[in-house]
Amino acid sequence: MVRNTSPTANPPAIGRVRVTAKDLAVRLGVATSTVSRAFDSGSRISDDLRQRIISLADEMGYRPNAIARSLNQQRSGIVALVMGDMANPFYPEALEEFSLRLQQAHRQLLLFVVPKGGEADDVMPQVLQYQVDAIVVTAAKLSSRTSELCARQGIPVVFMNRRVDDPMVWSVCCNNESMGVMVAEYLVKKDRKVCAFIAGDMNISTTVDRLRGFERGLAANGQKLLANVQGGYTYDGGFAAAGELFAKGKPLVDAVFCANDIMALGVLGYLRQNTSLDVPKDVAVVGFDDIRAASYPEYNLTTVRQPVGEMIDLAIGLLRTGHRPGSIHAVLQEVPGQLILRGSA
Amino acid sequence: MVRNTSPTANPPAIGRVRVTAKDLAVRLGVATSTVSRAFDSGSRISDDLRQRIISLADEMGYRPNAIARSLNQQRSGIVALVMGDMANPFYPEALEEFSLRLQQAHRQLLLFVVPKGGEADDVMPQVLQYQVDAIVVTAAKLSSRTSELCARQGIPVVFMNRRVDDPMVWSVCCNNESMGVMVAEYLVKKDRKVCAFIAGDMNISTTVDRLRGFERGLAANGQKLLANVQGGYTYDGGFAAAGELFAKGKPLVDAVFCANDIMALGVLGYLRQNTSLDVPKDVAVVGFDDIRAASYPEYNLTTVRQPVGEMIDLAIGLLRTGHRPGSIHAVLQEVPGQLILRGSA
DNA sequence: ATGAAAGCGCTAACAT
DNA sequence: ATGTTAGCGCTTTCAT
Repeated sequence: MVRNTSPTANPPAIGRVRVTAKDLAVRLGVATSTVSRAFDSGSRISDDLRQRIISLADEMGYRPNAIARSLNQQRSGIVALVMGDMANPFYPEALEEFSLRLQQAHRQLLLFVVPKGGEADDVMPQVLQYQVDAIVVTAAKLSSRTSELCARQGIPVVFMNRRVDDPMVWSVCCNNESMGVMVAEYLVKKDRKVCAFIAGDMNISTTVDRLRGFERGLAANGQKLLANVQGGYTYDGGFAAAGELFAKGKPLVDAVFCANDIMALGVLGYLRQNTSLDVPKDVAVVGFDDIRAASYPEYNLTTVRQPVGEMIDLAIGLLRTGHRPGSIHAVLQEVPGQLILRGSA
Repeated sequence: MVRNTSPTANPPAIGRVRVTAKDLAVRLGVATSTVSRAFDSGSRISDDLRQRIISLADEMGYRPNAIARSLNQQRSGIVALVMGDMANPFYPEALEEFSLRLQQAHRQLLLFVVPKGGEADDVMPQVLQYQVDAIVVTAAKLSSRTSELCARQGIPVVFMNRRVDDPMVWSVCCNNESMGVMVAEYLVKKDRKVCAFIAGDMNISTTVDRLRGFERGLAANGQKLLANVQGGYTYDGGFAAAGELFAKGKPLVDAVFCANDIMALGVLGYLRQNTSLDVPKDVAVVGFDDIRAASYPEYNLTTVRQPVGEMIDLAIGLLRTGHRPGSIHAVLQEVPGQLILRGSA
């Protein structure tokens, strides 16, 4: 009898030992339910027995199987995060924060990145199969059909940094419109006369809200937006948009408000590379998000900081209430942003 | 009898309908195993029946419960990614790639971010509880105790961008040392005479390997490394390190090789901000990774591109073999990097 | 405080 | 090709 040791064979059974509660129970002569109770702090079990179980568990390398528990309890402890546009540093930064806070809450983070040009709906079937306790979306939108599917399964959905017209889901946003107003007022006060806006995507609420506020703030001061050009939420898009704005022969813009920071960096890059305009003397540039690079000395970008930590806490809090969005009055929760003054405006 | 409708009550049962295979089976008068087979393409079932099952499933919003399947099959379809230092853009970029490729492979990504100053070991208990099929680590290190725990449970572990001395785990790296040599040769050929290195963390293999290659390449050309300063893998660290190197009165360095791009950006920021030295005329700067920002015109950084896609494919491939690391000869897999010439050197 | 037994939803072995 | 049955590992009544 020859053991199969060829390299294509499956790993041998030896070592593939998954210690179960039953193993512990047998060794200690107790019931599996008792083992289970030892790991549930709210359970009635004698301190002595619990100690013996815990220490044997440590010795044998036992941990309760979360998958089995999930099946039993109908809650997986997993929160899905559906994220688009990882190329915008704002999202990785938010992701990091999100992960840390979920770990503190003893929740797991199942990540889905929506490919460029893809829809969040595409990944939802996979998300739902894993019986996640909640879904946080920072990508584009969800079809109402999908959000109904979630609601039907009792899975709460929160949009972060997106305002959506769907009573089945929550939204957590920065007060985008108000911050738009604030930026306008700041620029006017700094004697800027000709303002432009660089939009991300006019189909996305954040861009629309920030623009609306900006225009309102300008109007309140007797100014009118000179131009609204598209930057597609990317560095290259911002760079190109600046090219449009500052092409020779164009009327001179002396302030640019960008719908996010990464486009603002593109604008600064363009100005330094292709013009002799001085920032902030000739042109003021303001961004939105306050990503890390905004504070690098070579950018030194004046921007609106989104309170990412608060937004995430709020989102996680909503998810933990167990409510359904429709059952609470304010489906949209707004958190105040903060204007961070640096050298670019 | 009054129904509790207070706002703190749990959501009503209505709508919390989780459709199960049994529901389908009853409605169609078939066995649950038949329903199961309809969703397994390799199963013997009549096309007709399969069609009826699938379409009823669509109608009722049924999807097989992945948690239940995981429990049954002893494989969860989940791959854990343990990631540190999300502040270095290299990792979010790799993460995005990783997520997309796992989705293509119909695997889920459970993400764990190791907090600054934390150890990968801290999150491992949580990882193991979820019966993940495999673990990919891009953070510091794993204690041998932890890697043994994984091995004992038959869970393969791959380190990405880390070379570790542990026969229980795989490593997938760029050929760091060779690329260090190549950078040295390039700089020498460009008539650089006084080279410095900015290290990330001398406890981490990538820094050590890149430095070793760099010194070897210099030595082969009769040069010696002037300085090795610490940059802690951060922008600020690179900025500060440049401060050390280019403080007044120091011997003049005319080339700096940084263990990663983000530190190189800090160096460029410092040079522009605090010196009148010209890049690349007075000082050449070379990075490592080729993060997105490296190609921004204001940085235009010459760097070594890591073949992230290939590295990930390799890692996923290793995990799919089902082998244990010890059972294969080359526990360390190296993928060739590529020197990307831009304006900074 | 502890044990016994049922069941979460699914798949795989066996039977037909 | 389809039905029956057992069981994945856990938690949770219900007994005691």
